[in-house]
Amino acid sequence: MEPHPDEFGQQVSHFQEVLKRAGVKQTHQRLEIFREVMQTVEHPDAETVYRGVRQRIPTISLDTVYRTLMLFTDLGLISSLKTSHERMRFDANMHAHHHFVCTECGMIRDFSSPEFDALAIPDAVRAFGSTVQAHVEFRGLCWHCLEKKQHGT
Amino acid sequence: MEPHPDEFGQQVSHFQEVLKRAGVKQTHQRLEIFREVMQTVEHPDAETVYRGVRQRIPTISLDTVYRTLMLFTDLGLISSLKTSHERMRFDANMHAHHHFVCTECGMIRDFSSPEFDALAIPDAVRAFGSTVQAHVEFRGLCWHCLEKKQHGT
DNA sequence: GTACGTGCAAAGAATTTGCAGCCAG
DNA sequence: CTGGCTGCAAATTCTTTGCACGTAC
Repeated sequence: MEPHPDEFGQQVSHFQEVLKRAGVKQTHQRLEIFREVMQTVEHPDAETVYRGVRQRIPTISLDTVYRTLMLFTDLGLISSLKTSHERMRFDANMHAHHHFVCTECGMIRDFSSPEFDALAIPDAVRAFGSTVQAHVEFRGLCWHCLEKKQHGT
Repeated sequence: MEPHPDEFGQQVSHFQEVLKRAGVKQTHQRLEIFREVMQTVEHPDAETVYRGVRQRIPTISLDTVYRTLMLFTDLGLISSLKTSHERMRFDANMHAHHHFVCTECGMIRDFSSPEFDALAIPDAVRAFGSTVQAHVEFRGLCWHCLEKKQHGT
């Protein structure tokens, strides 16, 4: 899971290739932000990345970190665990249940599945802590967004 | 999944009982906010609940809706799909993977599982749209938070 | 050299809080 | 009656944007 030190060279080559292909410039800041996110297994927020990079580039600004993380997300170099300005949402269904999420419009629908409720906990997960609940999320496009896409092109 | 109209009476009884047990007052606003969240299957945000309730209580304010939704969450009447002021977080792992999440400190760790990647899609989910990806999240407490709890009490 | 990137400061969006009057118990 | 609840407005927090200068290509 954690990248071996000698993998980093490869990752940088990939990084450079992706930037070049996208026609964006390779800057000192971008490389250091990339390094910072690659080096950790902690899913950092922008502020955390900022603090890390600032040790190597003391003049970097937080908004550059934000802009760069967005750029990397758009280029598929990293992913973000929640989309920007995503709001708090509430759920009245208090029974164990799982979700279908439309990645286009944000639609969420519940479904229940005793099978998923009782998913076996892998050893790798036991190593992290004690699990209380398994939650499965299927991500894709809802029919409405699928139709819109087809008519669009 | 969608509550039957005649179930609503029961839900209100439960609502009243929970409020009474917690020693908080039952107000017009609280009942209408509860009704609004119960009536939908859409996992609304605070703004959406506000718009709905305002049709019945035009003078209600958005911050009352926020405070009430938080109260209901604390009382276990509803749940929230992301915790308050949760920040954007970034993930450098671009391979298919799943998460362990500590509900106490927010720690997230990756693990991979070909088995979970290929989870069979239930018919109920097919009805919602076309699934691209299955993602499993195990929620619980990490060892660090577990230890803290034990020492605490 | 030129267009893209950066840092600064200020704006924006979502959520929270302080306070004074109001109403459920 | 009285403390908890509400509505108002202003504060906070996280994230985004406009602009002038700097730098990779």
